[in-house]
Amino acid sequence: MIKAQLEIQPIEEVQSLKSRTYDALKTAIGGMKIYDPGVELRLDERALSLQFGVSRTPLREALAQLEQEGLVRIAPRRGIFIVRKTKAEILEMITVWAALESMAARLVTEVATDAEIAELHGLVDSFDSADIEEHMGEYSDANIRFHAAIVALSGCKLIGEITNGLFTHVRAIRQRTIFERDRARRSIVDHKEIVEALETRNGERAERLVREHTLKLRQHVEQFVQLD
Amino acid sequence: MIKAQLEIQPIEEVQSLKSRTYDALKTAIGGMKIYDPGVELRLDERALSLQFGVSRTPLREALAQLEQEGLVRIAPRRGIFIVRKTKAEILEMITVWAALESMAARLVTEVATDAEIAELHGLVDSFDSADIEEHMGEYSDANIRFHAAIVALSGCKLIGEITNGLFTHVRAIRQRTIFERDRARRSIVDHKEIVEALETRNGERAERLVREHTLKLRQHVEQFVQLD
DNA sequence: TTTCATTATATGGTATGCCAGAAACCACCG
DNA sequence: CGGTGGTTTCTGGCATACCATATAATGAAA
Repeated sequence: MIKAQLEIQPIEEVQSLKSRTYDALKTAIGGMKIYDPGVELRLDERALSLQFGVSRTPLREALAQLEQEGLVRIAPRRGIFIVRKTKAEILEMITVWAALESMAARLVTEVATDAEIAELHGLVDSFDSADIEEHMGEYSDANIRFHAAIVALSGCKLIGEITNGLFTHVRAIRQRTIFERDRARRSIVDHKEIVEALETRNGERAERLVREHTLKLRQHVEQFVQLD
Repeated sequence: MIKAQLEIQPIEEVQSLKSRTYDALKTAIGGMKIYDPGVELRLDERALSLQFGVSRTPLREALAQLEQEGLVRIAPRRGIFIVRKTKAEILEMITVWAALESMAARLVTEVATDAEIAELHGLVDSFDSADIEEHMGEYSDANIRFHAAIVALSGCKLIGEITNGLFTHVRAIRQRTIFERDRARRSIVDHKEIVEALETRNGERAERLVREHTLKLRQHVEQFVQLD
């Protein structure tokens, strides 16, 4: 008997306007260069409700969530403003990131399989310190994926959620970060060391390397990024 | 000319109904024994709006924020439910806590003054391992304040915000945690060691001690707390 | 008696309108 | 010309009404 397997796919769960508006707003804000001078940070409820084609109610609920998340600030009867993080706040975020990702690295040495760890090579080995300059974009992407992979392999979803939230904010200053060739080169070296520590199941060392690696970024941002 | 200085004080800023409702809901949920069996986890919008004396609009905005924070889950057209964290999620929270507080300890050794560190003694020394049994309540409070103090002295506000958020959730299972005399005794020993590491500005050691101390709690919860 | 279809109801989702406070505008007066 | 008081307007806060769907209730058929 031929099994005409029916291709079942979850019923298209039409999300509420609130959550769709939330996503749309978050994406829109993420795409703005909010740290460029002269950018309009104010959001107009009524204008937004027209642009999104929804009423103010679900829009306001979405805004309330974004406020809770720290992306916007709602000043009663004054306006709704996209939040520009101060440099100090960005540095704190990187500090928290260092704490979480180093813990993640420790967890990786405890719970990940050899095969999983081996896959990290793909995100590191392909970059030769020689032609880094020409592949800055690719490197930047792979860099992000490398860190995300460590968090994922740790198996701790909460760490993933929090670092994702932080990334939303830190990403906004990405364009203002000077990517020196030299820093990229050293970064790759760090990554290779980290992979090695993970492979040898050296939790202490992996934790320390990841922490120091991220704190280097912190140091770099503190020194070279101008925000306020 | 006599200056009759007018005593100016900031006008009492009446908060919005949304934020007051948010606070009230959060407090109310925090006061519920949500992990006891048979507790009603469903929230009725209309009933709540009557109880709080506000319309559904600000109430729903408050609920949207609580949803973002993970305290409630809003199931479209199904209902609004207080979230019971699974044991696995609680363990993840403690893991994150360990990561953040150990980083905080490291920061304390770098930025806190001797005087500030010295104040930690007040939260530790007063407890003698002899009469611990009779002062379990006080110890429990001082325990919380000790950990909060380390976070505060680190100067990293973000760590404080996140750990506070975690505490909101973990507090709910507090009543289900068995406080053995022995664990409390060992905990005090740990605390004294931590203070000593902070005083000697031994960042590596302070970080490790705090991490291990919190991971002991994780281990204990994993072993003795039944939730699901 | 059981089951299934139909209907009623309850509950969250959304739209809309009005209100209050803040800011912008303007006219009047010194 | 500048400042002050009043007025208008703009904007978010809140209440209410209606809508859509999930669930419960009901009744008819097997």
